Amino acid sequence: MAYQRSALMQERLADNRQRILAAARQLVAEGGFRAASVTAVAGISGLSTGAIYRYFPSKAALFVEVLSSAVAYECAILSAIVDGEGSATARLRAAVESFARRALQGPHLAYAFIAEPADPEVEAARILCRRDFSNVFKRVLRQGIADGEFPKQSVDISAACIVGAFTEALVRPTEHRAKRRQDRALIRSIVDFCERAVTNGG
Amino acid sequence: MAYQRSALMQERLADNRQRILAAARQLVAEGGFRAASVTAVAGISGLSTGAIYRYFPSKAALFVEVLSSAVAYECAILSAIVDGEGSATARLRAAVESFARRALQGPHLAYAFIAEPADPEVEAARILCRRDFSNVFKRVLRQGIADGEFPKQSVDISAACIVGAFTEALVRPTEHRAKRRQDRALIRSIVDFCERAVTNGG
Amino acid sequence: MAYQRSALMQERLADNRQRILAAARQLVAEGGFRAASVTAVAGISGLSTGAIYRYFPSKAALFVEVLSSAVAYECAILSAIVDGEGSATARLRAAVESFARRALQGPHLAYAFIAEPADPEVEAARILCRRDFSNVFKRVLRQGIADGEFPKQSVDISAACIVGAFTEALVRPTEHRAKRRQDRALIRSIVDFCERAVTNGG
Amino acid sequence: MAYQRSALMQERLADNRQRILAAARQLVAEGGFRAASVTAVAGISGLSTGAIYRYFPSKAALFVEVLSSAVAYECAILSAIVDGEGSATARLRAAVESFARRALQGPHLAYAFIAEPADPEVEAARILCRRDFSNVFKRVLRQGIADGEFPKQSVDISAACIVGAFTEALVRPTEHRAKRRQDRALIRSIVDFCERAVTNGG
DNA sequence: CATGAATGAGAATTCATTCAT
DNA sequence: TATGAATGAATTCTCATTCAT
Repeated sequence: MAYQRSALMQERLADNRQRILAAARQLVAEGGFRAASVTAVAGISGLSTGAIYRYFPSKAALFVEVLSSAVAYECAILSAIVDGEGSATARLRAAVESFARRALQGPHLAYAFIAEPADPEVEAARILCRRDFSNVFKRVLRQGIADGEFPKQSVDISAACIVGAFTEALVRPTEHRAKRRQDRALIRSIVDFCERAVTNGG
Repeated sequence: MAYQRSALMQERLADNRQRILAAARQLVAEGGFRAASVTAVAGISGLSTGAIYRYFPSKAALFVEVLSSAVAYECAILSAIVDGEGSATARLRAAVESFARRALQGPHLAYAFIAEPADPEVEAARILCRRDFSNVFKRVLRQGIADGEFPKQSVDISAACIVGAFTEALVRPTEHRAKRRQDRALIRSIVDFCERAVTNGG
Repeated sequence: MAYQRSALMQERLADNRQRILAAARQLVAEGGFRAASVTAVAGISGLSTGAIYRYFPSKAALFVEVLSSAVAYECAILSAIVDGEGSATARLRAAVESFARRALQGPHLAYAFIAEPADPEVEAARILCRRDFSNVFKRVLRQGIADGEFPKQSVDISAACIVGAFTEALVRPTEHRAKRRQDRALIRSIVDFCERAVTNGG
Repeated sequence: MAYQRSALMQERLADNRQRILAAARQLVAEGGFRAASVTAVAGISGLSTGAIYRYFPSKAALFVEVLSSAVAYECAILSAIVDGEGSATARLRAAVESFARRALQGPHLAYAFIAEPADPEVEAARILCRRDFSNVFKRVLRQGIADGEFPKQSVDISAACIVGAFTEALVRPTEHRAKRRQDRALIRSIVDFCERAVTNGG
């Protein structure tokens, strides 16, 4: 019985933890770090502020995890594409398109990688996240270069530029909340831009 | 005599205004908007908090000016290059290189154009600033397309991507404060990336 | 157990709320709105400034409640008298006397209804409070006129004048903190004044 | 020559002093003590803040004089009426009417006697001013009682009540900025109220 | 374990007063 | 004498964190 309770307990605990993360994610997505106070997270997650501190040592730690879990999820998807079948060019295009599409559906999550967090600790995590993203792109760039598909280039810089290019291009539309049709064209343009940027004119 | 005093006065006032702006710029550059409290600005500028409010109606107004004056200065330089002589490709390369070089000298100022500030008013200014930047690039893109130097593409998106690409790539180095030698290579890589991105595919 | 705690909690919360209101009341009574800073209220109530904001959304809201709760209490007493038995004259006298007597015990609270507070929001509440007072007197005036006890007159103006007359007369004594004996005479004079003011010489 | 300059000087000084007082009066009249900052007074008077302190030792001293000069002016007018010809009743009516009429033209000056000033020194002056007013009314009350026109009563209290009654009644209309026609009726009602209040019961 | 009331340092802003010019 | 820039203490309000229940 003690065993069973313990199991149930752990399940509930894990549940609460996820609820807190989800609430924090939602708040950042909707209003940036500005809107994500501990009280607000507590309110949305249906727990108390005190409970937050049972699962996370500090507000900073919570939001570090918000960022890194979101980025881990995205990176997993991108990795699957990047490490899949097809030419380096095709995989790069698919990866950029995949990220851009999801970002346009919930535009403010991508935005979270841009918003300046209140806490230096979170800020450090944000920078690491961007690097995680670019690491995925580095892989496909390296392969493309090795295969002779892409010209020789700094994979570090190119990957960073790709991440910068599409986050910049994706943040803008938040302003003029446009239709699907425009989104398609936007995604297409970004994908084209990135392909051209890393491939030869030849 | 009254005339002279007035002249001296005006000089000192202009001086103070500049000192405040410089202090604010420095703080943002060193620690982001987070670190730029009115008290800190006052402390660094050598004035009192009250004095800040003689020169700027609000903290937000001060930082809006920090952003827009910096961007105006940069845009003027970029415009001179972009609207100058030479092929569209050459001018684009020169513009990107010029911006990147200066950004690497004061890396966190470029950062200010990326990080979302805490204040919505300043945030609005930041978005306008980025648009100002991309407008400069749009001009050279349009000309390059008209001249047949660049393939047909969305100048809106490409310009945004360029701005995103190099700001992203420029923010990174802040971490590993590197040597000049690396800076040269970094700049070269970014310029190459941007050129390829808009010229390839032809 | 959770139930009991909740009950105790609620009691303590209500208690704190009352303590804050009492502290605010006391400060206004002793030194006017001027002396009633949030810090002072916190100090006297034995709570922190932050706690004040758990119970009241703003300083203005707190003082609006200070005024309106005091006025609600007074109006209830006056209404009971005014809507009771006896001639209109007798009830008017009793009401004025009742108010004056209590006002002399805590003279500066009556003062709060006279002095314009610094905050426009509170000022609006103050005006409403005075109107609430005069509404009570309007009722007895209308009845007195209907019964032929009082001559025809503007009940609006007369009621306002009555409120003005006794608040003015009641504020004065604050200066020369007098004895009970004088208070009696003062009350008597005010009551007489008000009766004469609304009744015929016939 | 030195003599003449001195004379001109003194004139100009007196002029500045009056300008400052006028500016302060205007500000209080338009927006209460809240709106009457030293900077605002300086701006309207066409002088500098520093100059204010050449003519008045402190902000409080300035506003004490604003109040007492205004009250002196009003009291002079009322005194002329009260100490003039006619029955006590007629003079009382004329005095109340005169004050009420002028108060309705510049309603916010009467209002200055109600607004709580930021400074205790000014507050003390405000109370003295109200006493000055009631002293004028005391005179006519005493005469009326001596002549058998008014019943025996506390002249202190009755005078205070009269001042209270009409200031209260006069402040109200500020809200619904009414027409002359209504003003006439309002003045008439106040005058009647005050007459009845001191004459009835005989 | 969970709660959420309480804390208190810190933020932006205001304004009477002073003093170098 | 006049100016008005500068001061800096005071005010209101916020919010991450703690701890008694």
